[in-house]
Amino acid sequence: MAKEKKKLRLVEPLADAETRIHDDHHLSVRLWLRMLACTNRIESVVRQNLQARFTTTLPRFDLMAQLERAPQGLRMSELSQRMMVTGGNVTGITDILEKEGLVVREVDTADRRVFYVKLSAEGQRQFRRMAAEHEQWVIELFEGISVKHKNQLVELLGEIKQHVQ
Amino acid sequence: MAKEKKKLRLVEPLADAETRIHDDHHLSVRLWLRMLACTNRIESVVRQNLQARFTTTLPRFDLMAQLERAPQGLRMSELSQRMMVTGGNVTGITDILEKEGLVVREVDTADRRVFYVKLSAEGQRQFRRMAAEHEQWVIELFEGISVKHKNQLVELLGEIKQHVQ
DNA sequence: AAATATTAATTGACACTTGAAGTACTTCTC
DNA sequence: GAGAAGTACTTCAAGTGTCAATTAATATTT
Repeated sequence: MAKEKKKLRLVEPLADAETRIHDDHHLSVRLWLRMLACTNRIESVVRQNLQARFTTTLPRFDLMAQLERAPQGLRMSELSQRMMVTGGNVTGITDILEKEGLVVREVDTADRRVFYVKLSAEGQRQFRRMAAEHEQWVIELFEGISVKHKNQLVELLGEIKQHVQ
Repeated sequence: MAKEKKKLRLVEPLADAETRIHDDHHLSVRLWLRMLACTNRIESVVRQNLQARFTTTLPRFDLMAQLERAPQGLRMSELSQRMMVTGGNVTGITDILEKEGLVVREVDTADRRVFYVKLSAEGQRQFRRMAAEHEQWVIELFEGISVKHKNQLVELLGEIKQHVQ
């Protein structure tokens, strides 16, 4: 840490500033790589579980999760915003789920450009089963991390989220 | 926080345990969603910048970053491990980078199944330029977050990383 | 009312990713 | 040293994702 305390007065402040900046840069990149590693790992576990247990995928689960919270249905464009993906992507995923009978497209009589996408009865049943297990997987992944640390993380990541958005 | 302190002795411990468990479950899912949101956002910025500034992509950048740290070259299988993606994926990305003249495949005379992938001279120049900017993007994204908080995050995420791996 | 602009969703081209199957080569074992 | 097992890489199909272009419907402007 403090390895070179004695230096010429004249250069010390600059040297320290540089060191601090350098460390900070390093720190930011380090933080980013660590976030990425954690997220990728967890995502990978969730994906594998979804595939193994329900022969489905994360984007499909995500779309259904959005619909579950909106029983009145959502437009394609609303899904696109909420899932933070492009419209073309939503079209594709909805096509698959519709083919599987888990969601339905309903036309809007007032505006014929619009579709309202809803969970079918089967889709609702299916989603509830998946959501319950999904929660369990996440809990197990974080098992052993103290509530205090989890709360700290939620707090700090909240700051990051605010900041980068 | 402490909203219902007075209760019948008999049921209190159970109720508290249930509440604690419930909150913890909620907390874990919340933490996971927040991690995901942060990571996705930052990744998206980096992707856009790579595309806009260098007409390239994150996987390509990632592969080149691995090679930069290994001047002697890496096998396809080593790249696969380090990048934590499948072998088929590495083949595809390497194909593109080779076509662009940024990496080369060199045969191993001792084991003819093996390729050693290296950065070309052009690839080295290109990567250095990209890396410098990439670091800057990350720093800017985290600008305004205190060093203390960054350190806390690195620490806590380290615990998560250990735990989920 | 006709021309223009905007909006909702789809389509097509390309890139990335996985998992499974295939090819070529090396090593192990009897 | 020949057959079996294992390793290194590629190929292929299916899904996910972006962007740009297109189609169809609605809104606005003149």
